[in-house]
Amino acid sequence: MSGPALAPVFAALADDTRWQILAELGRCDLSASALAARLPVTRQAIAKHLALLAEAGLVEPVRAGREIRYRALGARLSETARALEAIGAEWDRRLAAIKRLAEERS
Amino acid sequence: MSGPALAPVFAALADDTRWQILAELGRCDLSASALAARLPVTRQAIAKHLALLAEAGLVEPVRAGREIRYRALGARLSETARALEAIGAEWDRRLAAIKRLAEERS
DNA sequence: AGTGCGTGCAACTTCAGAGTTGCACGAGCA
DNA sequence: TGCTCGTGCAACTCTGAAGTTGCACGCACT
Repeated sequence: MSGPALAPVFAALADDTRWQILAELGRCDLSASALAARLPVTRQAIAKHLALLAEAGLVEPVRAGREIRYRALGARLSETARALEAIGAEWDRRLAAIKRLAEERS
Repeated sequence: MSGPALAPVFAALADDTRWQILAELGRCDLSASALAARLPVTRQAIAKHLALLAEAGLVEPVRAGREIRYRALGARLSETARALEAIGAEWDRRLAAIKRLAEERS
């Protein structure tokens, strides 16, 4: 298996609220309080999600004066995408082999 | 945007037992009972996971005599991978634009 | 026909995590 | 120098998901 563990990334991407957060951060860097103002959850909930996302390597904290803004990191997503692509291709390759065998038999 | 629609797929991929199931199905098609014999959980638990995976489009039921075998579908995985790649590229593109602005100002 | 294996449905327990409220701390602005 | 705004930590509730046991149904071989 490749270096970084994918499981935390999947767990992080499984929650809908975290996708909303990521969607906002995809437009511009925002602080936890700023995100709380745009989403229907409290700042503390946002903070927990941001900690989880940072742990998964999907966002990065950036100090801006006295507040802490968060930045969306595309690298981890691309990394995960490539891993998924490889696994999916492997499955389809097995399927293609089975189909080929079935046609040869007939 | 098909962004938030990805959440169910990742919810399906977030569980470790489901990854074990997918790993087994990646080798060959198996029924719920056969999977239960290879994994340390009961058949009913397996059945629930299979229903979830089928709902997410990651697995497909195939009738084989009186039993129902399940097949891993790589298409959904590739589809998800491409969506992730696109989103990640979008984020990095914005970052690159910001960096360019900072360099022009200096 | 009868029987067994595989499947499906339902109730129950357990536990992680999503969200809330409340309060305390501390760095930045006027 | 105050004082405000943003952040961090802790305890609590509550919903949903994972897993179990138990039982009933049905198709498929003998």
